Amino acid sequence: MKLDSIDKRLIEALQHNAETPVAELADAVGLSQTSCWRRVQRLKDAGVLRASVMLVDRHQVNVGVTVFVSVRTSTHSQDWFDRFHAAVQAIPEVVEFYRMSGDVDYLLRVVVPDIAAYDQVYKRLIRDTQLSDVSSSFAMEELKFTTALPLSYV
Amino acid sequence: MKLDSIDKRLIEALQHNAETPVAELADAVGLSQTSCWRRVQRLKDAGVLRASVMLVDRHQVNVGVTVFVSVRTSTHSQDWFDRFHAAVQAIPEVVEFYRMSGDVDYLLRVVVPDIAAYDQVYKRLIRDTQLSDVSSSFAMEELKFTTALPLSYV
DNA sequence: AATGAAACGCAAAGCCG
DNA sequence: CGGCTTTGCGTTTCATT
Repeated sequence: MKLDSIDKRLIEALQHNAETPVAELADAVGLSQTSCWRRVQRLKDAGVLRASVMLVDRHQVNVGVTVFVSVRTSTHSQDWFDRFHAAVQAIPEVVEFYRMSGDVDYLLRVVVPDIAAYDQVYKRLIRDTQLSDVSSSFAMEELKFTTALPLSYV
Repeated sequence: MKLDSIDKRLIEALQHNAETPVAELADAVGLSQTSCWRRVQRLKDAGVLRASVMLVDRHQVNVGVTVFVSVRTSTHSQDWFDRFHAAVQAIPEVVEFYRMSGDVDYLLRVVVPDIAAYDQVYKRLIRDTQLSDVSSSFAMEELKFTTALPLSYV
């Protein structure tokens, strides 16, 4: 889908605050409320705006600890991957999961309350998927986290 | 703030879909519309529900490539850190930024259209902060990404 | 055909029992 | 704390260019 500079400004606003009233968006971009609303609708329909979600405070729901898990594997069969993929999808503590290039094969971001809870997740992971080479790095501090993507490349 | 099982279910619903009508939430948890609305309000005021945002399709805004950047540093002065922190905050391509334990000092997640664009960000990073030991890993595939935190620990 | 203005209906927010 | 009222916003329709 082709996005012009007005679309860009709408996306920019909405990816920071999904509750921005259409009226406010409208006069920010200098459009009537109706045509502005139609644009937003178009962006939703096209799937550019994928979803509207509420972000939850990590600490208040007791998952203050972030762990990055690097996985190296020797078995690269489709069958193994399918099971691995399904197992990881089913673990709610895993919030991000990537297949990597380079010497690490997979990278996971896991959120848990503490080290003990991480150990549970870790054990579940290696039990469900027969992983061997797994290494964990703990984040001491979250310095930046945003769901807002840069729009300079559209 | 203390969260009971009803709060949990409200958070669960809203962190998947922020547009869920209060009426729908209400009869999902078996509460009147009014008291349900009050609960949601309470959760917002307490900051448990931090923000309502729209998630944008990475590919449609031309940032399909994810790079993890590991930074090792020798200078650990407060002054250097402040400049580093400010520099990274100012780069919109950096969507996550953690201070780590272990042999990597900082970990960044960067989103860009392609390798060439990543090189620009990389150069900006080392120029602005005099970094020396930087290593980049490219994600080949995003297998899971969710903003929904596990609520099993509340 | 595209845009804006104005009416409609629904859901959210305030009030009172 | 639950039901009712009102207000304001999102949505639709219609007129206008």
